[in-house]
Amino acid sequence: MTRVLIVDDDPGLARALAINLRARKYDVDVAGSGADALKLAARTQPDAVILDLGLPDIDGTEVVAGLRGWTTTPILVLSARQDQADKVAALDAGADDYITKPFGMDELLARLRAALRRAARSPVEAPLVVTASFTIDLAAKRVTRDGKDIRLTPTEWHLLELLARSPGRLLTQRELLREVWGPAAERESQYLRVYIGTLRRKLEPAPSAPRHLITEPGMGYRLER
Amino acid sequence: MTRVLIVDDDPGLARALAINLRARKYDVDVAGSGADALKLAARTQPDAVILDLGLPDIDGTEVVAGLRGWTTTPILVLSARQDQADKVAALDAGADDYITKPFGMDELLARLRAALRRAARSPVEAPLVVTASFTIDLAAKRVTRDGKDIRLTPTEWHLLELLARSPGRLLTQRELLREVWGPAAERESQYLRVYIGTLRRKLEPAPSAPRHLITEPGMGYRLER
DNA sequence: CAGCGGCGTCAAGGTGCCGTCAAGATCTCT
DNA sequence: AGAGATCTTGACGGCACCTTGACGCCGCTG
Repeated sequence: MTRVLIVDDDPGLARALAINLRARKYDVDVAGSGADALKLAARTQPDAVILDLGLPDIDGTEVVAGLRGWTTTPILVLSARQDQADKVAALDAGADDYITKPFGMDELLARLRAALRRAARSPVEAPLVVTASFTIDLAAKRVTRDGKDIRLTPTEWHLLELLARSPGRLLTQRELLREVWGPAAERESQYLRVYIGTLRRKLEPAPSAPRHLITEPGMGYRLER
Repeated sequence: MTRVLIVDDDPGLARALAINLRARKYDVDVAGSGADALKLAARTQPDAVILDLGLPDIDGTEVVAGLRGWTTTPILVLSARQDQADKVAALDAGADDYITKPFGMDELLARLRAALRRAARSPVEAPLVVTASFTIDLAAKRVTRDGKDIRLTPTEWHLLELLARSPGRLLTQRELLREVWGPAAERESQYLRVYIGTLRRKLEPAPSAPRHLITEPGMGYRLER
């Protein structure tokens, strides 16, 4: 199912859009402010964003720029302003389309289809987790440090992959052990100590003073960017 | 240099567009009719097409469809018609944007930049994978080494093709086995060992110290450029 | 201050994976 | 139908990886 994030502070318009999109089998999330939009987008990973420029908190182009910092998902901007300068600013900030109100629903849907079609052609971009010391390419299953490949054993990779899938989040020892070694090994925290150790030696600039593979004593581990 | 094809039967507008684009360092070709446009596009391989819908010979959406038959280059449609149905038709035929006249030059340029930006993210269809030791032509199904053809058996080719489709990416044993030998053979990693071995003997300068067909122990294989 | 639990490190042993070879089975093309 | 190429399968040596035990350090707690 295609997931669309609607960002609009006008509840009426947002609802109308949502109803229309849901009727066409899109998954719809709605955010009422720029801050909400950025948070929701990170969580829901939308396939497209429909963004009304007239937001109460953050300037619309700021939202575009904020999204573009980490995602290439298509952004369709809605605006009441006809001014060319606004359009240029939004488009150059990274928006894919700019639609002036009032607009027809059919046109919006067609433009959404066009944007999704284009996006579908580009490959899923490499999910890269970049830290100050090393880079993890989850799709290629590859870790580089100073431009050079770091070889990881399957278990090392599996463990690192889990941490990298939720950067910044604390993963408990139980979670990690269950994922990597299976439910039977939930108490074998020694495994974790050994493998976190080898990962630190391979990845950390100063393995004895880790900056990225952080221990939360008594709890678990966390990958800090 | 970015190459843009302008399709417009109004010489005045075409000239104005061409001048503006050339001033911004685009390479510009101009076609005055739909037939010309299709011919020129094939010859010049434009990075984007600006297409006026009001053509004398062919209907504009036909031109869009004709282009879309063989290229994914961005198409920006210009039209005097405000009608939603026209926009929907053109967009669904494969156009990337629809701009109604009169329009501002700045807006057009911004929309062109947006379209080019997105297109740049899709990879150029590269049927050639070149390594330091050999070259794989995916379209022609050929491998050459030092200018000479290397004969591969069907299975060898199938396996190499998979690796070459995502150069640098680690493909797991399961993925490779499933693709080449079918889901029933997902555990037959012996097949892989044998065939990777023959590929190395045929392609690697030093088969016992492979530089390109890399084993990631316990995980899979990777084609390194 | 002593005891304890959690953590990090190291090293050794065993085992499972990988590369290689070769022979038999099967397929393909003439 | 036959020859040659290709695929499958088994055996085996070597090596990298996983597991496991031992030990020291640190911080917390009584």
